Amino acid sequence: MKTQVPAYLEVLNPEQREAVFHTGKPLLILAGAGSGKTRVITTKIAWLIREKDADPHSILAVTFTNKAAREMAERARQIDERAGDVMLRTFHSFGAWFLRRYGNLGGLDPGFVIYDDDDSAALLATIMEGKPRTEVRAISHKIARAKDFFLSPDDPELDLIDHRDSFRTIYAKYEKRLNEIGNVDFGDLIKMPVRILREGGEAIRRFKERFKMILVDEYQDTNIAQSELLKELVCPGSYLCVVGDDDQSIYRFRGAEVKNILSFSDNFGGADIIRLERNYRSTSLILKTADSVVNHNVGRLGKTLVSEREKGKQPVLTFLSDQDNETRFCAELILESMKHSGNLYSNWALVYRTNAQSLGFETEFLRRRIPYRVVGSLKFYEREEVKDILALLSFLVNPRDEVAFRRVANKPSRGLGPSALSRITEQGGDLALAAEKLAPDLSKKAQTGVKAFLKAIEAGRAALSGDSMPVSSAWLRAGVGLSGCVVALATESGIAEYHLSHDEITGNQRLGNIQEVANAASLYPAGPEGLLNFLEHIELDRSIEDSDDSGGDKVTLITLHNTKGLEFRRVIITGIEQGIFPRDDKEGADLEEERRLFYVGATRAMDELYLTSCAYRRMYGRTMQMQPSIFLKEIDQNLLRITGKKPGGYGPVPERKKSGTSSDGRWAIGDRVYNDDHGYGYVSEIREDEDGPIIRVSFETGHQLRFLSEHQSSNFQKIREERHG
DNA sequence: TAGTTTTAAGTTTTT
DNA sequence: CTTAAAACTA
Repeated sequence: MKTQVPAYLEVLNPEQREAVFHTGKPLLILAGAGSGKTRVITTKIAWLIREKDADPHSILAVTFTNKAAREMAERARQIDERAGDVMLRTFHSFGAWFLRRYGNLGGLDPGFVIYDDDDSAALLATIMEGKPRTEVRAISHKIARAKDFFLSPDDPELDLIDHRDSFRTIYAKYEKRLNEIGNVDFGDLIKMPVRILREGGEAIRRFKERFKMILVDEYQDTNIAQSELLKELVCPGSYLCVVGDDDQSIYRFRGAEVKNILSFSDNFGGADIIRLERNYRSTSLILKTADSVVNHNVGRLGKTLVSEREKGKQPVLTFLSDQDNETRFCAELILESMKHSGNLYSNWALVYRTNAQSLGFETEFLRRRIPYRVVGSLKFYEREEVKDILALLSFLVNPRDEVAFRRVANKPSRGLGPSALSRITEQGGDLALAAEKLAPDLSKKAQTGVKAFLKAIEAGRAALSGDSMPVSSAWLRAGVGLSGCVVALATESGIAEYHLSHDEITGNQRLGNIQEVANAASLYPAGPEGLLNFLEHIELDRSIEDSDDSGGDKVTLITLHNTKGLEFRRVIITGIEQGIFPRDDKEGADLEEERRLFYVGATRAMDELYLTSCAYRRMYGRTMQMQPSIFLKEIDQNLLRITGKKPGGYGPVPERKKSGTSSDGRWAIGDRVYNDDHGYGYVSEIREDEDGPIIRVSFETGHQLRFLSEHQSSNFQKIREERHG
């Protein structure tokens, strides 16, 4: 009798196999980039079902993005069909699922709607009435952060986020209002389940027995609240396996704690650790390039990632004069490669730090007829008209939703001014009822406005329950499912007609966008449950690439953050300039995160890696002089092939001379300086370069400016230091 | 008060 | 160069 290893296990290397077969104690898999961690997780799921007779329903797998979840489910199913019954979700999507079932134990109505960051800020604005928008946003951000760290308004540690009492008060008010409305924000999707799981009860006790095996991907990007959630889900007898790579932690700004990896063993009672250090994706020169940058980080576990592939082509670093040349260079690079037979556009990824950078590439690619797709940044669901329709839908689900009500009650204008709106929302509860009750007390104009709004809501409700005839207007088509409801709301509210007339003048496609929402809604069954699912799907997963983006041979335009978990044969990382990547306000731990971001981006490349850096770049409509990114200097020069004109700020030696006075005798550190554009400041740094001394001035406004002593000294007047008494 | 014009301000990264 | 807030007019 043969003890043959099944094919799906045979493809694994010894470490991967060890990770798959591991049972018992909690397991931490430290998996470097391209070391096959997805394969390990999917195989492990299948193995648990096949060889360990695990019930698929007792397995929970958590990923970082919905896309990753879909991919993982697909790959696991390919090994074993039964893997389709595994619960495979993001943390947030799991939280939403949990709250729909058990939220009532925490006083939450199951018909809640999820607020995105904009909605949260809008609610906060009603609490912080009169405060400038930026301040409201800042507080809103801090509240989100507090929830990431699992901090309540009364937690002493809240001081770490904002020590002011006023912050506590506002946070508490915000929580109270959100609770009254009966909706949740992103943070609540994690925080509330933890609370409910802790408070227990019979139903919870039974629920806790469900998941015997829990697997977590991208563990380095989990936050404190998510770690707490895991602690509640893991109970005696259940098995926990997490996979992560400290070098790929890039969501610190969102509350991610790399420390979760370091303290994993302490948190979960003595864990085993398995390292996956063989990289199958990138050629060794690419890997070395990526590694040489992240190696400059101090706070890292450190690992030796070895390429299983050949040396490969040298990564190419190209210096360009400006961003127009950058877009041209990239376009030509891609087109050139297409001359060779068998090449595909989809082998290429064009990567940048900020979404705004995609624009230039898009116009150039359109002009040159290079097919492309932009990942993320599709701000479709953030457009005004789309959010309006979604607000109307949300209001149908939850008529207590003050944010939705304020957004659409007077849209298009129907005489409901701020005062009337406030009087209605002050009533609380069902705002449709409140409006109806209060109407007689309002001005004549406002009364008709209320009537018009309620009529639209009524039409929406009718369409939702299927009591009405299928709606169809001259401007919008209603098909099946929920689309009738969308069309009913859009036409009856007057929003459709409003945009119809405006689109004709402005040439916008707003009505078309509303039709898109209707189309998307047609995939969901009419009725309250379908509507809830539709709204939840939009809030939690805004990638709408399933529709028409997946097919076709296209170049991928994508931010560095979004590349996580993906791989491409050829990658161009663009805009590697000081101020862009990294941003110049980054230092310490934040700078280290930027380095990891470079590491993530570079390790996406399988065969070829290109890096570009511009000497000038247009920002805010102004052309700015740029310095090459510090990261470029951190790469071992021997690894790269460098083309284009090397700028002065780029030299083979990372260390550069710094001195107290400039060699031309014009400037000294500490000199007080006046500049017409930025006011007063002082000389904070002097560097000697090929083109002469470079002076850095820090202004009182916080701005910093660098200039060449030889050419631009006349713009900076030296002020004699005046000392008082 | 609704809709326009003028002015200022501002850009990470995302579930 | 875009977008949001403030100021302004009908």
